[in-house]
Amino acid sequence: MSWTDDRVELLKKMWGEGQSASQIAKELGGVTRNAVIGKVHRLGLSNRAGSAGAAKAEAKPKPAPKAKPDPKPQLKTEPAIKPVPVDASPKPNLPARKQIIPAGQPLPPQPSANEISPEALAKVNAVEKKAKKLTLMELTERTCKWPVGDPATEDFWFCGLPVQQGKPYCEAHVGVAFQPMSARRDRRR
DNA sequence: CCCTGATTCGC
DNA sequence: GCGAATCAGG
Repeated sequence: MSWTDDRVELLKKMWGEGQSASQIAKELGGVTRNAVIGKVHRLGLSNRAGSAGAAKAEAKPKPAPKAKPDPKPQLKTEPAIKPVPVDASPKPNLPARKQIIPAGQPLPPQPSANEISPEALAKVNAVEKKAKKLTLMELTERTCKWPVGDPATEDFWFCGLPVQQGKPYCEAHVGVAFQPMSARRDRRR
């Protein structure tokens, strides 16, 4: 695949919209996110500030042209100035947070803790509405493994949302799974 | 571990 | 010019 005119344009458009390089690569097809990033740089729109008229040539911290492939030549000269983030760009990815629907129904028996912040609970209940409702076999290493419902019932599934890095659960469920171990009014030790 | 962009450098 | 490999950070 080559960078045809229209492909470049799509790239520009999506990059301007704040899409990630990998998303753009997926959309374009036939290229990797590295290719996209490389192109972005070559086009000179690495900084997503392209819109406003802005600041022009930035002094690139490119101190020494090194021709030697040293094992670890990645020296970093401290940039004297940092570009002012004129960030007025829209963030399309923000979760449209609407009203939190308070729990109206009896919660299924949650593992362990019974003293969970109402915040977290509400969050979980909200999340469960958009859960992917996976079955046991559909779970993967990076799907939330939080069980919902009664295993003895038909109404049982796993959350299935993207997990929080590392953890076995999505963000919301991590919130209730791991209690900060505060709220313990009695901290004797 | 998953992701992000940034940079380098052989092609 | 291109982009994989690598780097650096979240």
